[in-house]
Amino acid sequence: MGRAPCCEKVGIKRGRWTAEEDQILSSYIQSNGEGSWRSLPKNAGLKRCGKSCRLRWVNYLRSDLRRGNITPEEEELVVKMHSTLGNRWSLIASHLPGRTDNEIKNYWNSHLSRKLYYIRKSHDVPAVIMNPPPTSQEKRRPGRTSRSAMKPKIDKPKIRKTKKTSAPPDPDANVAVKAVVREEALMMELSGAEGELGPRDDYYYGACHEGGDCCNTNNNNLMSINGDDGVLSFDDDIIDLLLDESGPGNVFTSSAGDEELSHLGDSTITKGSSETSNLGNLGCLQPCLSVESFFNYEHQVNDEALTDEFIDWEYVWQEGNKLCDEREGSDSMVSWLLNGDDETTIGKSNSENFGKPLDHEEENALVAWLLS
DNA sequence: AAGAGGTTCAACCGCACAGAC
DNA sequence: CGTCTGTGCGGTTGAACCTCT
Repeated sequence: MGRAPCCEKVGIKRGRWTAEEDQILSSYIQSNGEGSWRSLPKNAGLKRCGKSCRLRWVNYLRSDLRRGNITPEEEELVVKMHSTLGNRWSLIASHLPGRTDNEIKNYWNSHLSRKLYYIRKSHDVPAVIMNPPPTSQEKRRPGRTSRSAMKPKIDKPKIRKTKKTSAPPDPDANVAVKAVVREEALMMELSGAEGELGPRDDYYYGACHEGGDCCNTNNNNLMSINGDDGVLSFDDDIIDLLLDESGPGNVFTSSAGDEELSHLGDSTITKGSSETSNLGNLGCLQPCLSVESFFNYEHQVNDEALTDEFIDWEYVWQEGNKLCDEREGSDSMVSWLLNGDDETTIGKSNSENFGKPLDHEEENALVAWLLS
Protein backbone atom coordinates (compact mmCIF):
# COMPACT_ATOMS: atom_id res chain seq x y z
CA MET A 1 0.00 0.00 0.00
CA GLY A 2 1.60 3.18 -1.09
CA ARG A 3 0.80 6.34 0.66
CA ALA A 4 -1.72 8.71 -0.73
CA PRO A 5 -0.38 11.26 -3.18
CA CYS A 6 0.35 14.65 -1.76
CA CYS A 7 -2.37 16.16 -3.87
CA GLU A 8 -4.88 15.31 -6.53
CA LYS A 9 -3.10 14.82 -9.80
CA VAL A 10 -6.08 15.74 -11.91
CA GLY A 11 -6.47 19.38 -12.71
CA ILE A 12 -3.02 20.14 -11.44
CA LYS A 13 -0.83 22.24 -13.63
CA ARG A 14 2.75 21.18 -14.02
CA GLY A 15 5.86 22.48 -15.64
CA ARG A 16 7.22 25.96 -15.68
CA TRP A 17 5.64 28.60 -13.56
CA THR A 18 4.24 31.65 -15.25
CA ALA A 19 4.84 35.17 -14.03
CA GLU A 20 1.20 35.35 -13.10
CA GLU A 21 1.41 32.26 -10.94
CA ASP A 22 4.52 33.62 -9.29
CA GLN A 23 2.71 36.80 -8.52
CA ILE A 24 -0.24 34.98 -7.00
CA LEU A 25 1.97 32.78 -4.90
CA SER A 26 4.15 35.64 -3.71
CA SER A 27 1.18 37.77 -2.80
CA TYR A 28 -0.47 34.98 -0.93
CA ILE A 29 2.60 34.12 1.09
CA GLN A 30 3.32 37.74 1.85
CA SER A 31 -0.10 38.17 3.33
CA ASN A 32 -0.53 34.75 4.90
CA GLY A 33 2.96 33.59 5.57
CA GLU A 34 4.64 30.33 4.70
CA GLY A 35 3.34 26.94 5.66
CA SER A 36 0.16 24.95 5.12
CA TRP A 37 1.44 24.14 1.70
CA ARG A 38 -1.15 21.52 1.09
CA SER A 39 -4.01 23.93 1.40
CA LEU A 40 -2.16 26.87 -0.06
CA PRO A 41 -2.94 26.24 -3.73
CA LYS A 42 -6.63 26.01 -3.07
CA ASN A 43 -6.66 29.07 -0.87
CA ALA A 44 -4.52 31.06 -3.23
CA GLY A 45 -6.37 29.94 -6.32
CA LEU A 46 -3.47 28.16 -7.90
CA LYS A 47 -3.79 24.97 -9.87
CA ARG A 48 -0.59 23.65 -8.47
CA CYS A 49 0.46 20.97 -6.08
CA GLY A 50 1.31 22.24 -2.63
CA LYS A 51 4.75 20.81 -2.86
CA SER A 52 5.26 22.56 -6.13
CA CYS A 53 4.26 25.84 -4.51
CA ARG A 54 6.67 25.32 -1.69
CA LEU A 55 9.47 24.46 -4.06
CA ARG A 56 8.78 27.46 -6.21
CA TRP A 57 8.79 29.73 -3.21
CA VAL A 58 11.84 28.25 -1.55
CA ASN A 59 13.95 27.98 -4.65
CA TYR A 60 12.91 31.01 -6.60
CA LEU A 61 10.51 33.50 -5.13
CA ARG A 62 11.88 34.09 -1.68
CA SER A 63 13.15 37.60 -1.35
CA ASP A 64 16.34 36.64 0.43
CA LEU A 65 17.66 34.56 -2.40
CA ARG A 66 20.97 35.46 -3.83
CA ARG A 67 20.97 35.19 -7.58
CA GLY A 68 23.99 34.95 -9.77
CA ASN A 69 26.98 32.74 -10.08
CA ILE A 70 28.45 30.80 -7.23
CA THR A 71 31.48 32.69 -6.07
CA PRO A 72 34.85 31.02 -5.57
CA GLU A 73 34.43 31.47 -1.84
CA GLU A 74 31.08 29.76 -1.92
CA GLU A 75 32.42 26.97 -4.03
CA GLU A 76 35.25 26.47 -1.64
CA LEU A 77 32.82 26.20 1.20
CA VAL A 78 30.66 23.76 -0.68
CA VAL A 79 33.62 21.53 -1.35
CA LYS A 80 34.73 21.76 2.20
CA MET A 81 31.35 21.00 3.66
CA HIS A 82 30.58 18.28 1.19
CA SER A 83 33.71 16.51 2.27
CA THR A 84 32.27 15.99 5.70
CA LEU A 85 28.54 16.21 5.22
CA GLY A 86 28.14 14.39 1.95
CA ASN A 87 25.06 15.11 -0.12
CA ARG A 88 23.37 17.00 2.63
CA TRP A 89 22.45 19.77 0.28
CA SER A 90 20.01 21.49 2.52
CA LEU A 91 22.47 21.61 5.35
CA ILE A 92 25.20 22.89 3.10
CA ALA A 93 22.90 25.46 1.57
CA SER A 94 21.78 26.64 4.98
CA HIS A 95 25.26 27.97 5.51
CA LEU A 96 25.40 29.74 2.21
CA PRO A 97 23.14 32.74 2.63
CA GLY A 98 20.73 33.15 -0.21
CA ARG A 99 21.53 29.84 -1.80
CA THR A 100 19.16 26.93 -2.02
CA ASP A 101 19.80 23.26 -1.69
CA ASN A 102 18.65 22.76 -5.24
CA GLU A 103 21.09 25.34 -6.48
CA ILE A 104 23.98 23.82 -4.61
CA LYS A 105 23.04 20.37 -5.73
CA ASN A 106 22.81 21.42 -9.35
CA TYR A 107 26.07 23.26 -9.13
CA TRP A 108 27.79 20.28 -7.66
CA ASN A 109 26.44 17.92 -10.26
CA SER A 110 27.10 20.13 -13.22
CA HIS A 111 30.38 21.75 -12.25
CA LEU A 112 32.23 20.14 -9.43
CA SER A 113 31.66 16.51 -10.22
CA ARG A 114 33.02 17.09 -13.67
CA LYS A 115 36.22 18.47 -12.31
CA LEU A 116 36.60 15.33 -10.30
CA TYR A 117 36.07 13.32 -13.40
CA TYR A 118 39.01 15.04 -14.99
CA ILE A 119 41.13 14.34 -11.98
CA ARG A 120 40.35 10.68 -12.24
CA LYS A 121 40.85 10.66 -15.93
CA SER A 122 44.18 12.37 -15.65
CA HIS A 123 45.36 9.53 -13.48
CA ASP A 124 43.89 6.81 -15.66
CA VAL A 125 41.56 5.70 -12.95
CA PRO A 126 38.60 3.70 -14.22
CA ALA A 127 35.89 6.16 -14.96
CA VAL A 128 32.88 6.17 -12.78
CA ILE A 129 30.98 8.91 -14.53
CA MET A 130 29.14 7.63 -17.49
CA ASN A 131 29.27 9.68 -20.65
CA PRO A 132 31.76 12.16 -19.38
CA PRO A 133 31.84 15.40 -21.25
CA PRO A 134 34.56 15.60 -23.83
CA THR A 135 37.39 17.99 -23.35
CA SER A 136 37.74 20.76 -25.82
CA GLN A 137 40.49 18.76 -27.47
CA GLU A 138 38.38 15.69 -27.91
CA LYS A 139 36.09 15.06 -30.77
CA ARG A 140 32.51 14.79 -29.83
CA ARG A 141 31.11 11.38 -30.02
CA PRO A 142 28.35 11.05 -32.54
CA GLY A 143 24.85 10.62 -31.35
CA ARG A 144 22.76 12.94 -29.33
CA THR A 145 22.45 12.25 -25.68
CA SER A 146 18.96 11.01 -25.23
CA ARG A 147 16.95 11.29 -22.09
CA SER A 148 16.99 7.57 -21.72
CA ALA A 149 20.73 7.62 -21.92
CA MET A 150 20.78 9.89 -18.96
CA LYS A 151 19.03 7.34 -16.85
CA PRO A 152 21.09 5.21 -14.55
CA LYS A 153 23.14 2.70 -16.44
CA ILE A 154 22.97 0.11 -13.74
CA ASP A 155 19.67 -1.30 -12.76
CA LYS A 156 20.52 -1.18 -9.14
CA PRO A 157 17.91 -1.50 -6.46
CA LYS A 158 16.97 1.83 -5.11
CA ILE A 159 18.16 2.08 -1.57
CA ARG A 160 16.54 4.82 0.33
CA LYS A 161 18.56 6.53 2.91
CA THR A 162 17.24 7.32 6.27
CA LYS A 163 17.25 10.87 7.32
CA LYS A 164 20.62 12.08 8.47
CA THR A 165 22.15 8.84 7.37
CA SER A 166 22.73 9.06 3.68
CA ALA A 167 22.98 5.74 1.97
CA PRO A 168 26.41 4.51 1.14
CA PRO A 169 27.20 6.32 -2.03
CA ASP A 170 26.89 4.30 -5.13
CA PRO A 171 29.87 4.40 -7.45
CA ASP A 172 28.46 7.28 -9.42
CA ALA A 173 27.22 9.32 -6.56
CA ASN A 174 30.38 8.76 -4.68
CA VAL A 175 32.31 10.73 -7.21
CA ALA A 176 31.50 13.86 -5.35
CA VAL A 177 32.78 12.48 -2.13
CA LYS A 178 35.99 11.52 -3.76
CA ALA A 179 36.64 15.15 -4.49
CA VAL A 180 37.69 15.71 -0.98
CA VAL A 181 39.26 12.41 -0.23
CA ARG A 182 42.42 14.29 0.56
CA GLU A 183 40.80 15.80 3.59
CA GLU A 184 39.32 12.48 4.49
CA ALA A 185 42.66 10.80 4.24
CA LEU A 186 43.99 13.28 6.70
CA MET A 187 41.14 12.74 9.07
CA MET A 188 41.53 9.03 8.81
CA GLU A 189 45.12 9.27 9.75
CA LEU A 190 44.43 11.73 12.49
CA SER A 191 41.95 9.36 13.97
CA GLY A 192 44.62 6.82 14.61
CA ALA A 193 42.53 4.40 12.68
CA GLU A 194 45.49 2.58 11.30
CA GLY A 195 46.17 0.97 14.58
CA GLU A 196 42.72 -0.47 14.71
CA LEU A 197 42.68 -1.47 11.13
CA GLY A 198 45.91 -3.25 11.05
CA PRO A 199 48.63 -2.67 8.52
CA ARG A 200 47.97 0.13 6.17
CA ASP A 201 48.09 -2.20 3.23
CA ASP A 202 44.96 -3.83 4.46
CA TYR A 203 42.85 -0.83 4.09
CA TYR A 204 44.72 1.60 1.97
CA TYR A 205 46.05 -0.57 -0.74
CA GLY A 206 43.29 -3.07 -0.61
CA ALA A 207 42.89 -5.77 -3.14
CA CYS A 208 43.45 -3.67 -6.18
CA HIS A 209 46.68 -2.05 -5.32
CA GLU A 210 48.63 -3.61 -8.09
CA GLY A 211 46.43 -4.31 -11.02
CA GLY A 212 43.93 -1.56 -10.82
CA ASP A 213 41.30 -3.60 -12.60
CA CYS A 214 40.04 -5.03 -9.42
CA CYS A 215 38.79 -1.61 -8.53
CA ASN A 216 35.99 -2.49 -10.87
CA THR A 217 35.22 -5.76 -9.30
CA ASN A 218 34.25 -4.50 -5.96
CA ASN A 219 32.80 -1.13 -5.62
CA ASN A 220 31.56 -1.85 -2.20
CA ASN A 221 34.80 -1.56 -0.39
CA LEU A 222 34.12 1.93 0.60
CA MET A 223 35.12 2.87 4.02
CA SER A 224 33.01 5.25 5.93
CA ILE A 225 34.25 7.30 8.77
CA ASN A 226 30.83 8.32 9.75
CA GLY A 227 29.04 5.06 9.92
CA ASP A 228 26.68 4.02 7.20
CA ASP A 229 25.80 7.41 5.98
CA GLY A 230 28.23 7.62 3.13
CA VAL A 231 29.89 10.62 4.60
CA LEU A 232 33.62 10.64 4.76
CA SER A 233 33.76 7.59 2.61
CA PHE A 234 36.89 6.19 1.21
CA ASP A 235 36.96 4.86 -2.24
CA ASP A 236 39.79 2.51 -2.56
CA ASP A 237 40.75 3.33 -6.07
CA ILE A 238 41.26 6.90 -5.05
CA ILE A 239 43.18 5.76 -2.06
CA ASP A 240 45.28 3.63 -4.35
CA LEU A 241 45.75 6.56 -6.52
CA LEU A 242 46.95 8.65 -3.65
CA LEU A 243 49.27 6.07 -2.30
CA ASP A 244 50.74 4.92 -5.54
CA GLU A 245 52.41 8.27 -5.57
CA SER A 246 53.69 7.93 -2.10
CA GLY A 247 55.24 4.61 -1.50
CA PRO A 248 57.58 3.90 1.35
CA GLY A 249 60.22 6.52 1.64
CA ASN A 250 58.35 8.89 -0.54
CA VAL A 251 58.46 11.53 2.10
CA PHE A 252 58.88 15.17 1.45
CA THR A 253 60.78 17.63 3.49
CA SER A 254 59.19 20.69 4.75
CA SER A 255 61.71 22.78 6.47
CA ALA A 256 59.66 25.88 6.03
CA GLY A 257 56.40 24.38 7.07
CA ASP A 258 53.08 25.55 5.75
CA GLU A 259 54.41 28.46 3.88
CA GLU A 260 56.41 26.31 1.57
CA LEU A 261 53.80 23.68 1.40
CA SER A 262 51.43 26.20 0.04
CA HIS A 263 53.46 26.25 -3.13
CA LEU A 264 51.66 23.26 -4.33
CA GLY A 265 53.25 21.56 -7.23
CA ASP A 266 56.44 23.48 -7.25
CA SER A 267 59.86 22.25 -6.39
CA THR A 268 59.85 23.38 -2.81
CA ILE A 269 58.31 20.08 -1.90
CA THR A 270 60.88 17.42 -2.25
CA LYS A 271 59.93 13.84 -2.71
CA GLY A 272 62.16 10.90 -2.08
CA SER A 273 63.65 12.11 1.11
CA SER A 274 63.50 10.20 4.30
CA GLU A 275 63.57 13.28 6.40
CA THR A 276 60.62 14.04 8.49
CA SER A 277 59.02 17.37 8.40
CA ASN A 278 58.35 19.83 11.10
CA LEU A 279 54.67 19.45 10.56
CA GLY A 280 54.49 16.85 13.18
CA ASN A 281 55.02 13.16 13.44
CA LEU A 282 55.19 10.85 10.54
CA GLY A 283 51.78 9.48 11.18
CA CYS A 284 50.43 12.80 10.30
CA LEU A 285 52.79 13.40 7.47
CA GLN A 286 52.18 10.36 5.40
CA PRO A 287 48.65 10.96 4.30
CA CYS A 288 49.44 14.58 3.81
CA LEU A 289 52.13 13.74 1.39
CA SER A 290 49.89 11.31 -0.36
CA VAL A 291 47.46 14.05 -0.93
CA GLU A 292 50.15 16.41 -1.94
CA SER A 293 51.57 13.94 -4.39
CA PHE A 294 48.21 13.43 -5.91
CA PHE A 295 47.82 17.07 -6.58
CA ASN A 296 51.27 17.47 -7.92
CA TYR A 297 50.49 14.76 -10.36
CA GLU A 298 47.19 16.28 -11.18
CA HIS A 299 48.77 19.59 -12.00
CA GLN A 300 51.47 18.04 -14.10
CA VAL A 301 49.28 15.80 -16.17
CA ASN A 302 46.29 17.77 -17.09
CA ASP A 303 46.79 21.39 -16.50
CA GLU A 304 44.39 22.55 -19.08
CA ALA A 305 41.63 20.46 -17.66
CA LEU A 306 42.43 21.46 -14.15
CA THR A 307 42.91 25.13 -14.41
CA ASP A 308 40.18 25.19 -11.82
CA GLU A 309 39.06 28.68 -12.03
CA PHE A 310 37.08 28.15 -8.90
CA ILE A 311 38.28 25.44 -6.60
CA ASP A 312 41.26 26.53 -4.70
CA TRP A 313 42.96 23.22 -4.31
CA GLU A 314 45.85 24.90 -2.66
CA TYR A 315 43.51 26.03 0.01
CA VAL A 316 42.27 22.49 0.49
CA TRP A 317 45.82 21.37 0.88
CA GLN A 318 46.50 24.05 3.40
CA GLU A 319 43.45 23.00 5.32
CA GLY A 320 44.83 19.52 5.38
CA ASN A 321 47.99 20.79 6.93
CA LYS A 322 45.99 22.59 9.53
CA LEU A 323 44.32 19.36 10.40
CA CYS A 324 47.70 17.82 10.87
CA ASP A 325 48.70 20.66 13.09
CA GLU A 326 45.60 20.21 15.14
CA ARG A 327 46.35 16.65 15.92
CA GLU A 328 47.74 17.54 19.25
CA GLY A 329 44.29 18.23 20.52
CA SER A 330 42.92 14.77 20.94
CA ASP A 331 39.53 16.14 21.71
CA SER A 332 39.54 18.10 18.53
CA MET A 333 36.66 18.20 16.18
CA VAL A 334 38.43 15.66 14.07
CA SER A 335 38.37 13.00 16.68
CA TRP A 336 34.85 13.91 17.48
CA LEU A 337 33.91 13.57 13.87
CA LEU A 338 35.06 10.04 13.92
CA ASN A 339 32.90 8.96 16.75
CA GLY A 340 30.21 7.67 14.53
CA ASP A 341 32.22 5.12 12.73
CA ASP A 342 31.96 1.49 12.44
CA GLU A 343 33.66 -0.72 14.93
CA THR A 344 35.98 -2.23 12.45
CA THR A 345 37.48 1.06 11.50
CA ILE A 346 37.66 3.14 14.59
CA GLY A 347 39.00 2.75 18.03
CA LYS A 348 36.94 0.74 20.42
CA SER A 349 37.00 3.54 22.91
CA ASN A 350 34.38 5.22 20.81
CA SER A 351 32.36 2.17 20.21
CA GLU A 352 29.36 3.46 22.05
CA ASN A 353 28.95 6.01 19.33
CA PHE A 354 29.43 3.75 16.39
CA GLY A 355 26.99 4.27 13.64
CA LYS A 356 25.22 7.09 15.34
CA PRO A 357 24.33 9.87 12.98
CA LEU A 358 25.18 13.35 14.02
CA ASP A 359 22.39 15.17 15.72
CA HIS A 360 21.48 18.71 14.90
CA GLU A 361 23.76 20.26 17.46
CA GLU A 362 26.65 18.17 16.35
CA GLU A 363 26.03 19.11 12.78
CA ASN A 364 26.01 22.75 13.67
CA ALA A 365 29.18 22.33 15.65
CA LEU A 366 30.74 20.64 12.70
CA VAL A 367 29.64 23.38 10.39
CA ALA A 368 30.92 25.99 12.76
CA TRP A 369 34.20 24.23 12.80
CA LEU A 370 34.30 24.05 9.04
CA LEU A 371 33.56 27.71 8.81
CA SER A 372 36.14 28.63 11.36
C1' DA B 1 22.99 29.59 -40.83
C1' DA B 2 21.36 25.33 -39.40
C1' DG B 3 21.20 21.55 -36.77
C1' DA B 4 23.25 18.14 -33.78
C1' DG B 5 25.08 17.45 -29.49
C1' DG B 6 26.05 19.10 -24.72
C1' DT B 7 24.92 21.68 -20.42
C1' DT B 8 22.19 23.96 -17.05
C1' DC B 9 18.72 24.40 -13.84
C1' DA B 10 13.74 24.57 -12.60
C1' DA B 11 10.59 21.33 -11.44
C1' DC B 12 8.94 16.79 -10.29
C1' DC B 13 8.92 12.37 -7.76
C1' DG B 14 9.05 9.36 -4.03
C1' DC B 15 10.52 8.53 0.39
C1' DA B 16 11.38 9.51 5.34
C1' DC B 17 10.59 11.96 9.41
C1' DA B 18 7.90 14.35 12.95
C1' DG B 19 3.89 15.48 15.10
C1' DA B 20 -1.05 15.15 15.66
C1' DC B 21 -4.73 12.22 16.52
C1' DC C 1 0.85 2.05 19.47
C1' DG C 2 -0.61 2.60 14.85
C1' DT C 3 -2.20 5.64 11.30
C1' DC C 4 -2.55 9.87 8.97
C1' DT C 5 -0.92 14.29 7.44
C1' DG C 6 2.31 17.91 6.54
C1' DT C 7 6.71 18.89 5.37
C1' DG C 8 11.45 18.53 3.82
C1' DC C 9 15.04 16.23 1.40
C1' DG C 10 17.77 14.10 -2.23
C1' DG C 11 17.63 12.02 -6.72
C1' DT C 12 15.99 12.46 -11.27
C1' DT C 13 13.94 14.49 -15.34
C1' DG C 14 13.30 17.35 -19.28
C1' DA C 15 12.87 21.91 -21.53
C1' DA C 16 15.57 25.72 -22.58
C1' DC C 17 19.71 27.32 -23.72
C1' DC C 18 24.52 27.03 -25.32
C1' DT C 19 28.36 25.34 -28.14
C1' DC C 20 30.35 23.29 -31.86
C1' DT C 21 30.74 21.47 -36.50
